[in-house]
Amino acid sequence: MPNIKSEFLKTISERGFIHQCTDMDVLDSNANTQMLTAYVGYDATADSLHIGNLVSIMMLYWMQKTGHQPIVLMGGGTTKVGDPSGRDETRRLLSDNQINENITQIKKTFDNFLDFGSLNNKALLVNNSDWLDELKYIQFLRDVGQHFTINRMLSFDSVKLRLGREQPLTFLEFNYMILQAYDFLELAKRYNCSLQMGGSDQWGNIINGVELGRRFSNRSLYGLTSPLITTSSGAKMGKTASGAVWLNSERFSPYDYWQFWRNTEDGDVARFLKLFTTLPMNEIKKLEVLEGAEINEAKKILATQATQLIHGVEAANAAAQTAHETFELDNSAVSLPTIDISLEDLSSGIPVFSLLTTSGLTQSNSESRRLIKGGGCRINDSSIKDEMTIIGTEKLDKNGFIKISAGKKRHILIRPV
RNA sequence: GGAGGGGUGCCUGAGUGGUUAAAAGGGGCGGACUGUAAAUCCGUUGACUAUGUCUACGUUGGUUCGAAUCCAACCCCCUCCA
Repeated sequence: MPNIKSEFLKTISERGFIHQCTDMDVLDSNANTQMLTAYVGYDATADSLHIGNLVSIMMLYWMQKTGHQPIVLMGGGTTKVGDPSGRDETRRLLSDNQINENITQIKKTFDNFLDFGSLNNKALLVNNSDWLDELKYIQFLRDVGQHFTINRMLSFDSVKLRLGREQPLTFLEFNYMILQAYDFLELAKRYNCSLQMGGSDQWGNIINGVELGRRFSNRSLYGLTSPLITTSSGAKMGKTASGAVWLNSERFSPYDYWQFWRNTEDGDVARFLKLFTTLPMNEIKKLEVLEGAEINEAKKILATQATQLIHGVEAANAAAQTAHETFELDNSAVSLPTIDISLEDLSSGIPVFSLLTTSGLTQSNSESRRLIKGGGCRINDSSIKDEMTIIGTEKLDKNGFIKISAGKKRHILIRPV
């Protein structure tokens, strides 16, 4: 990527966001001379986005930061169809109510990242159900359908892979790429949007939009994709014990989120600092050189910065503080997650295994018993060997809590009420 | 429509009448080692009112002292043919 002139492309390029681009040179010179409008689409299949969406969110962030206009496209319409990309099975169809509810939840995430205020490059949030819901079938087929050949559609990975594995692909899903292409056209008309960004799995869908723009209205549209982010050990990023790493704080607490980044593998720290924080490059360069135990400092910065972007400074610092108290000062931090139990029950004594289960640290009593037998359970930091140990009020510490731990990283405070 | 193959635990995948809650691997969890990392090693991985009981091998019935394993019907998937 030699001689990039525009600040936007220079920034996302050096930070490792670029995988493929339909026309880097033209896009660069456009970005250098005018305000671009670009969009990323998100389907509302759950009530929160997850880490996998974060790369594209960051691209929108840098868009706005470098003076361009980002559009968040909520796929209220396309969610009703279901993107077949990268899946062997048809997506479960969601009701309209669920979709709308999901959109409401997802919107919250973007409030932290983008400025929807009064800037002249203020971010926009639009919903493609605004135009998809009212499409007239025959009219749409004639206007848009004639620009797609089945031959070409069959050649796209999202379709080819599914068919290649002899998995069924419904006609409904088959239409997804056309609708996404149409979205691009619609955004180009309505907002003069000329760039669509997304993950590398969206490449096929994106170039369909680019081509439709050219064929339908002779518009020059561009596409830019980001690489699929994996960890250095090759695993797909964003999977933890409890499933996906969600951006919504109700699904995944800021503390857990902070911990997720804190536990980044050594080999990923520099790359993740570039992708998932907004620290200037020269600061990242300083952190990059840290090795051995010192790299932990870089991991803490990564965790706090990344958490701050999504959950705000306050929550990020609180998470950092809790982690500091829990792991470094080794005393019971009052900011750990707390659950209430009845004082009455505690007074009469509760077996540890039962307490573990009610605390939510384990899924079942059996799992609790196993954990205890395996030596993974501690009460107030002292190991419990016998699953039948009865916990009563004598275990309350000076602050009136009992700290119960499953393994070294998961702790909960129990408070009698 | 015809012929054949198959549906097993979170996933892949063995098992073809009896210590089979079901081999092996992956993943998860815990322990050791560390730096809250990676790699490695060890343990564990259905539930419960727990040395016992219950639920589980597509669904529903049947044969049998006893079935994931045999039989029947049904549902779903795949391969070949039309």
